[in-house]
Amino acid sequence: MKTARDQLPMVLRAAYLALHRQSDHRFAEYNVTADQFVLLATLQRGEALTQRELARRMPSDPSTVRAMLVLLEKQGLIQRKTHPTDARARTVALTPQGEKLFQKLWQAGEPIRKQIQNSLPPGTIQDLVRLLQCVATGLNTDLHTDLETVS
Amino acid sequence: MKTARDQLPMVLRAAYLALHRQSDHRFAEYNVTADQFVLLATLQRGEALTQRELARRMPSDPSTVRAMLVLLEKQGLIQRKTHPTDARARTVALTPQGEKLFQKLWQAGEPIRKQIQNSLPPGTIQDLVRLLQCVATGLNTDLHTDLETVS
DNA sequence: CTAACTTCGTGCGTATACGCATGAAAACCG
DNA sequence: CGGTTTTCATGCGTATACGCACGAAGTTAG
Repeated sequence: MKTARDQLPMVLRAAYLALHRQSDHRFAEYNVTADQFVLLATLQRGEALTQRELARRMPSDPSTVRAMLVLLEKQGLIQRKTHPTDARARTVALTPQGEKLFQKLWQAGEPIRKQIQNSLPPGTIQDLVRLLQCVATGLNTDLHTDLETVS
Repeated sequence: MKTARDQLPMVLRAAYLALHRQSDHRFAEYNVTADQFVLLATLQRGEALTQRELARRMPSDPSTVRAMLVLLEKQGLIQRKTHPTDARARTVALTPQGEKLFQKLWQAGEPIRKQIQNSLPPGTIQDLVRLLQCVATGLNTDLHTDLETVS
């Protein structure tokens, strides 16, 4: 018999994919994918980042981030420059066009956020965020723990 | 200022990707990916399914499921047959080898399930499952609603 | 009965996820 | 100071996600 613990991975996957599909659908008219939105949102939150820092914050794989940056730079939404002090690195920042589009995308995402809220019992969205943060932290920590144990 | 509602999509993404990475890592020694495990688990839950039904239950895109089935059939873990009554369809079922491997994978996934449980406050895992189900259901429903509105 | 519509699996193209490998630059350590 | 290790971005290969298109088969409606 399936316990809640056994069900969780599949349910988490289902929820995430549903969100992803909805977002892709919503952002398609702006020629932006859900994950590109995530990248833009991460950049919008502060000053220029190195690609590695950007990948850490999303969090995504650096190879994937690189591929996405190539696309977004081509669209004129982000710009990469050589790093001021580290010749190995490049900085990434939103262009004015990218900033402008982000604002539109944020608005476009509002119905989704509202829909999620409406699908949940009142007052539980904070609980859900907190619990998901625990899961994300708990699962990300273990990779490091394994490495530490081995070394 | 970011409210819980605004944070939820990113946190959901982070939690899901962390789970996905962990699972991929755990199942790699069996030459199975996290998503292939999802497919095997879906099949293991009952009798043979058509590809469409399998895609609906995972839930995944039919094209993706097809590609995955090609790989898994090649590995001898699943078998596809012509449907007994519908010439358009094929049925998919686990092979004895696939069933056997699934049992091993289920065991291999135990530390992850335990880790998730340990990362959460005691007694909250059921809440999390329930809330995620709401999100998944609420987001999947809307696609249909949009279509109904349009037509 | 037949045309129109729906469903099935397949395949293509594009985007993303990630491991692995590489060369260059930076940091570390004796 | 110089050898070693780490970090950076890049690129390749494989897997997955999904929209779109297509031909074949099944269903529906007049």
